[in-house]
Amino acid sequence: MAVHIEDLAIGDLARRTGVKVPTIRYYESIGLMPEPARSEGGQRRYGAGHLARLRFVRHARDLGFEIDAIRELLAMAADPQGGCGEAHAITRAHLAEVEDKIARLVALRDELRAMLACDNGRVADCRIIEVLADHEKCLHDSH
Amino acid sequence: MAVHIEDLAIGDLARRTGVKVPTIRYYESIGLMPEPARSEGGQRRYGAGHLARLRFVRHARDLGFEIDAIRELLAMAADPQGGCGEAHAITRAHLAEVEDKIARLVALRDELRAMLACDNGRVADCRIIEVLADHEKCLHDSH
DNA sequence: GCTACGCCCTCTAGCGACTAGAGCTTCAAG
DNA sequence: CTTGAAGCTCTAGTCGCTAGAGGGCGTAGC
Repeated sequence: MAVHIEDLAIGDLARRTGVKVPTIRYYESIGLMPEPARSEGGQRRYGAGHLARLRFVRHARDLGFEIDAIRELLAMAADPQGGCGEAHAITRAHLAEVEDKIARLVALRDELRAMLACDNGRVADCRIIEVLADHEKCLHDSH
Repeated sequence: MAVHIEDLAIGDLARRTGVKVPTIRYYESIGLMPEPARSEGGQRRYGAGHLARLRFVRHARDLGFEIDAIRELLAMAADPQGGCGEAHAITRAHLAEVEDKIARLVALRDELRAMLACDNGRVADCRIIEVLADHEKCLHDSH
């Protein structure tokens, strides 16, 4: 909060947050970002509040939160006196999903590695095609 | 190949492969599955070849291969005399993506776990909102 | 043969989260 | 005052399906 930032063009905001220009406009269109002020010629002009909010959004997206979850997180962030139990619930649900995804990807990784253990010869002898053609040859039954 | 399967309705094929009926029609529309024969009344009738091909597709999709990659794998599977180097290349590329995704998800998981280490009190003290609002408080700089 | 019911048909539109392009206007540096 | 980058709106496309409307087909029982 040392420097007072005002009147950023959309491109400046994009550079400062790492969010692409069309994506910023898209966020505005779905109500995730508020409509900014406009220059006399009609161009968007952003301030420190927009910058902070967009960084919050960007970070949450990087963390894999869905837009609707971010909407809820934003609403909570706007109310510092409220409880954060809901934020916990959202985060826990998200964590569970992430852990599940990791487990499935690890199984998949092992399977892909096993598939690569072939001598690169003809298709007739290739484990990759073979495994894909016949599920029984898989390492796991998980899928 | 013990039993000769012919004249499956689309629903039978769906049950035998675990691929939903509209998805089978979708695969046909994008040329991933060939157009099947039709009954007198115009309903699709599938044979053993379709069944095998759809199982191949299903399995590859489960393994996270994209449709275009599956197209290439299918073309290779159809040519058992050809080399399988390309199948290796596709699989290796896919494996690299999967490993990358795992690494990022693990970092994310740790971050989410750290975020949950808050006493569930007011938003003003909540690490979740705080971390999302300020990237600097993250565990990693990876994102 | 007739009816009932489940399955099948085509077609269009929608999802999430953007991304790309056309065709035009505005801004700021030189 | 000109130029060129960056902004504007709008539409349409991406991927891999999924949902729904409004109808036609197939078969089992009577």
